[in-house]
Parts: sequence; structure tokens; C-alpha cells
Amino acid sequence: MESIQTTIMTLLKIPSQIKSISQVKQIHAQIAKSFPIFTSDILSIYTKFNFLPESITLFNTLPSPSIHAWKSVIKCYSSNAYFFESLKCFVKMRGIGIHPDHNVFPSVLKACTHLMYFKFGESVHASVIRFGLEFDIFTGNALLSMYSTFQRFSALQVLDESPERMTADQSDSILHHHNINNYKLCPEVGQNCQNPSFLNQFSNRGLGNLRMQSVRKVFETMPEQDVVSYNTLIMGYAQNTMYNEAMMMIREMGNAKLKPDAYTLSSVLPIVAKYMDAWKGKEIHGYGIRHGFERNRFITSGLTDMYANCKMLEDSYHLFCSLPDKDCVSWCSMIAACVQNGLFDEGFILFRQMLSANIKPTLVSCSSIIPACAHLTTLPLGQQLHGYIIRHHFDDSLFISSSLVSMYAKCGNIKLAKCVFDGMKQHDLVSWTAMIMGYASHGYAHDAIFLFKEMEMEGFMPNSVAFVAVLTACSHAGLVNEGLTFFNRMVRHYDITPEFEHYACVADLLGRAGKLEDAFGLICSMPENKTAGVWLPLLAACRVHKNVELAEKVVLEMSKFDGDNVGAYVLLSNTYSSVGKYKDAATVRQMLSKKMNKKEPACSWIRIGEKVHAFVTGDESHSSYDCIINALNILFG
DNA sequence: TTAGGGTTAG
Repeated sequence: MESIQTTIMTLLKIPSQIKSISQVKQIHAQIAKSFPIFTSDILSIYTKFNFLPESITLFNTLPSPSIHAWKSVIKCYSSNAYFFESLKCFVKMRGIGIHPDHNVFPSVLKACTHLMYFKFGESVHASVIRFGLEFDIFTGNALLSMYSTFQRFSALQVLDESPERMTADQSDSILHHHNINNYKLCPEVGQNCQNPSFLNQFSNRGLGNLRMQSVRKVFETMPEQDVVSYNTLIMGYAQNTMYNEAMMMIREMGNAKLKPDAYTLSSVLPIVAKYMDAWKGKEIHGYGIRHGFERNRFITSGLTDMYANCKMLEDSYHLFCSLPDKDCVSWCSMIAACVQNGLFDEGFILFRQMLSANIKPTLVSCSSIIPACAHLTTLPLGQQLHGYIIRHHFDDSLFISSSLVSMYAKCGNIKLAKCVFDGMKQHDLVSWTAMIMGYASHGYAHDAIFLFKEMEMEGFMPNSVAFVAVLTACSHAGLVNEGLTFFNRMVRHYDITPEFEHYACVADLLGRAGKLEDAFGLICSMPENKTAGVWLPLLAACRVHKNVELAEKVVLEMSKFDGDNVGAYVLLSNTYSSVGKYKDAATVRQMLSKKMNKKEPACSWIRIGEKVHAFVTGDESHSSYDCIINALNILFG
């Protein structure tokens, strides 16, 4: 008996010597029989292994759990992502008058952060101050993380309702006299963040800046900061698109003699990707290799994404291939890299390879590959994916629904697109825009405009993409006044700087309506990006309205940056022909035939059944070539 | 004891 007791005492004093959960269970069984006084120690060992069911069962057998037992179970709940239960336990503990300590607050604050319990988190902060633990580095870091997360949603309230202004008695009474069930998601955050007016609020970068200042204040009031403190702030800046500030923090980190770790690198990579700074990205990659982070999953996925964003797909793929154990995120990063760079077939090949490697598609991988179905107009594949999505209950996701709406619209089935849109429990700006664009591309301009106005009435503030959609609708339907009104509202009311796409839509709209000089003037007023995409529709309009003089001016403008544009010469030649200037048309055609040799011919294709039929200019190799030509002759009379 | 990845609309 004595020797068993000695062994158990030794193991309990050095729990790190216990190597498996079965050993814990053996010790537990022995202690439960002989030494119930050690039950609390066994509980802490169960929680060390994050073994939740055993921890809870054991905890429930304790007649009056100690602070040690309470904090073990609170931590265990939090570590297993049972955040609500963790907070309930914390409230119960406070309710019976047990004082929390520096071990328990980080777990509780983590639970508040994940649940987005904004006001409850503030009360916990007040309690931290009441117990004099605000200078504990772990608690401080947990607070920093909590406010950094909250700031993305409603951190102005952090500034206005700082718990530092509460008295100790106030904070204590909050945690003593409330019911955790009253702390459902506070209205500004969490699931309800789809609330449009709220979205509008935090889409403003200026406010985001102000919010991060409050997080920075928490950082500065900490008596000391470690790597976690810096990383938390850097992540906060990065997630708030305050990239310069994030980079500044890395420099400050160096001044504080702290070395960037894997967390730091994975926070910086999205910034480098955003700025398409491949040189800096390579530098980070090298630093990662030198410091042993080469296999870190967060870094490898960040690098894959960064290289893809910098249009260095080969580097992305090389890195991806070098990974010995690819998880679903590795696959998804590479698939998304292909799809976002227009390599839709390659995206599909990888998707199939992922399935062969027994990696099941997740919600995210599904939403990455659906746009490939949309662009390749492969409806059967898209429908198969939709079936999979329904079977796996991914269809509640806004990402999934928006991509499905877009896919069905692009594949020609606007009714199914509307069906998915109407079936959504809630909409966001992206899903509204997908549906508006669907209507616009199908020529249902009035439906698109109606939906755009409905979206505004619902309180959503349209962004530049939503305006592209509604302007496309106006352009396709020739709704000149409506289009110009939307364009002006975008600039004056919503303060959105027009981009290439907006100019292209309006120029096209004016051109189709015969207001050729207005269209020319608008394009000339563009500050940059006067590329072929914006001139060609005007040139097409010149042909329709037989305006040779303006067509020549347009081609002259285009020759300043794209002298070999075949489309421009075809349209100019056709414009000459339309007014009977056949000699000029022939001259342009001669020039064209010389340029054609330098150009890769365009290709179009159609899917019939399971087969894709592709056609290239001048290619007569298709087996049904004669039938196709006969059919075309019938169609064109 | 505290911090992190891939996704949707042009």
C-alpha cells in the first residue's frame, strides 16, 4: 500500500511523467478507491490532456470543488471549444464566491472572444482589474486578443464604455448577479453582423483606424509585452487592412529584441500578397526556412496564397508539391490559387486529385471550386457539387450561396439562380450583387434595377462591384438616363471613385445610344486604364452609327498603347464598309492580315452533352464543319 | 494559461 501511495504521490507531483490517458485512468481508479483526497489532482491531469468527458464526470462527483478544480474545468471547456459551458462554469464559480486567479482569466477571455460576448467580455475585464490582474502578461494578452477581435465589429464601444471606468464594486456585482443566458450574442456582433447598417459602419477604414488605436492603448498599458502581444496586435492591424501599421509593429518588435515567429510570418504574408510584393514574400519564405518554419501549415498556405497573388503560380505549385502531408487547407489554397488566376481546368484537376487523396471537400473548398464551374459553364459538375453541398449542410453559408447564384446565372439558368437566392436565410452585399449581375447578364435590366433598389432599402450600402452590376444592366438594356443617374449617385452620394469597369459600362451605354461624342469624352476623362476594353465597345458603336471620323479618332487613341489590336482594325474596317468606303476597308484589312500572323487566334467553345467542341478562326478540322457552315448560311440568309 | 491558415459578387 505504501509503495502504491509513493508512486502515485510522485506522479502527481510531476504530472509530466504521465504519458498517456490510459495511465491517468489507472491512477484515477486507484485513487478513487484509496485516496479520494487526490481527486482534484486527477482532474487537473485529465484537463492537461484536454479529456473533457472524464473531467466533467469527475468534477461532478466533487461535493465542494476547490478553485483548482473550477479553473481546471473552465480551462478544459475552453480548450475543447465549449465556450458557453466554460462561461457558465465561471459564472457559477463566481456565484458561490470563489475568486478567480491569473490562471482562469485567459480561458474565460478566450471564451468571450470566440462567442463574441462583447459586454460580458467587458465585465470580465472589469473583474480582472478588480482582482489586480491586469498586469499579468497572459491575461493582458488574452485581453488584447479579445479587444482586437471585437474591434473589427464594434470596438468604438470598447472606447466609449471602457470597463476601466467601472468601480470594483460595479464589476463584481455584474458577475455576481447576472444570468449567462441573458448574454446571447450582443446585437452588434457575431451572427447579427450581417445587419447592414452595422456592416456599413465597420466598412469605413477611418473608424477601423480609430478602433485599433484603442487596442494599441491596451497594448501600451501592459507593463511588458512578449511575442504573443506583438503578434496579436500585428494580426489586428493586418485584419483591419492597416498594413503599414502592421509592418511598423514588426520593426518595433525587433527594437524590443523579440524575434518574429511562425505567427508573425503568417500574419504578414497576406499583407505581402495584397501588395503583390514577391521580393518581400521570398524574403519571408527564406526567413521561415532558416528558422525551421518550413513545414508550418499556416505559413505554407500563406506562401501558396502569396505566390499566387503575385502571379507566380509555378512557385505556389512547387511549394504545394513539396508538402509531404497535404491537409484540406493546403489543397484548397492551391485550388483557389488556380481558380483565382483563371486556370479553371487545372483547378478541377487538383480538385479531383484531392478527392483521390481521400481529402473530403469542405465548405471552403466547395466555394473555391464553384466559380470554376461558373466560368467553364459546366452546369452538370456544378449541380453535382450543389448536391454534395446540400448533403453536407453547407448551403447555409453565404459564400456557398453567392457562388451558386453566380454559377447558375453564368450557366444560363437564371431561374435556378433566383431559386437559390430566394432560399437564402439572409443576404449580404455579395449575394445581392451576384443576383443583380445574374439578371443584368441575362438582359433582365428592370429586375436588376428593382433588386438593386430593394437592396438599398434593406439598408445595404452598395460598393463598387454592386454598381458594376447595375450599370451592366443599364448598359445591356440601353437605359441611358438610369445608367447616368446610377453613375452620378455612385460618385456623389456614395463617394466611390469610378473604376475601369464603371467607365466601360457607361461608355458602352452612351455608345449604344448613339451619344458617341459623350462616350469619347467620358473615356478621355478617365485618369488611367484607358485600355482596349473601354475603347472597343465605343468603336463597335461607331460602326453601328456609321461614324467613320470618330472611329478613326478612337483607333488613333488606341494605337498609343495597343497598336496591334486586331479587334480595333476589324471594327474600323467594318465601319468603312458600312458607309461604302470599301477601298479604305480593304487597306485596313491588308494591314490586319499582316498583324494576324503575330496574334494568337481567338477560340470559342460549346459543351454538348459531355463533350466540349472548340473552334478557332480559320480552322476547318471539326468533323461536322460542313453541316455547321450550312446551318450558318441558313441562319444568316 | 494567451495569438494564426484556405472561400463568395465585376
